[in-house]
Amino acid sequence: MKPISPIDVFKALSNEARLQILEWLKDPAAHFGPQGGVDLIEIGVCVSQITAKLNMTQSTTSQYLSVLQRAGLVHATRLGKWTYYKRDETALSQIAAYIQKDL
Amino acid sequence: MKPISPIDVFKALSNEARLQILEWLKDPAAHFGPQGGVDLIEIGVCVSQITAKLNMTQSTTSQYLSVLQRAGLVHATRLGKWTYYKRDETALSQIAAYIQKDL
DNA sequence: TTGACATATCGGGAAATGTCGATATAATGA
DNA sequence: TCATTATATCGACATTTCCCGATATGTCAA
Repeated sequence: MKPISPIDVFKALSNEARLQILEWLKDPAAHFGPQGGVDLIEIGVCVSQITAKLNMTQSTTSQYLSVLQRAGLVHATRLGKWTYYKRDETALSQIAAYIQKDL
Repeated sequence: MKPISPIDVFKALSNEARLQILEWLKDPAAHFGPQGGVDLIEIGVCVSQITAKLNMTQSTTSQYLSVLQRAGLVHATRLGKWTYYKRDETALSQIAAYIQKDL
């Protein structure tokens, strides 16, 4: 577990599209269609589906997911051709706790 | 009460110096000297004291305090020549709540 | 009023970020 | 092996942010 940098987290959260992605990923079943046999909740949502909902290019979506990942807010799992992204609830809790306690 | 924009709050928090200021203001008595008759806790800390601790110019300090204020994170009180800044604990709680509940 | 001090604002150059299209890489199946 | 599909990365340009010095504004004291 690398320690999380609040600054990096806040930077990652300072963008409408990235915040949107995190909100969608909070309840994937409510926002994304099924993906042949891969559990949205357990594994995550693939980049194509996120790209389709965001009104941006695949390139941008992929980069934003990287930013979220570097901040520790999501976790990626590669299965075959697809990469599935899922929220890291622990990191989200940690940052809320940081604001409440340390900040 | 204008509603707070999480994005603006996160942008305000995306900077080391501004985060530092907020941390100092959490316990002003621990970080700043007395200021002739003005209560650090009740009223806040004046810009000069913050400038002195921050390793930046008065201009930058003033602008950073404005950013924090526009985000709703601090509140300013002018008394004579001085402007005293104090944290808005409600806003801080709100943003922590936002992360926990909505995000 | 004038001078001195505290703070705010303006203008700017350098660095970071937003976002794209083009291309590279990885994995699959024919 | 090759074509196809999913994702990642690169290069670029426009916009924003960082942080400064210079200057303006506000306030008090003499």
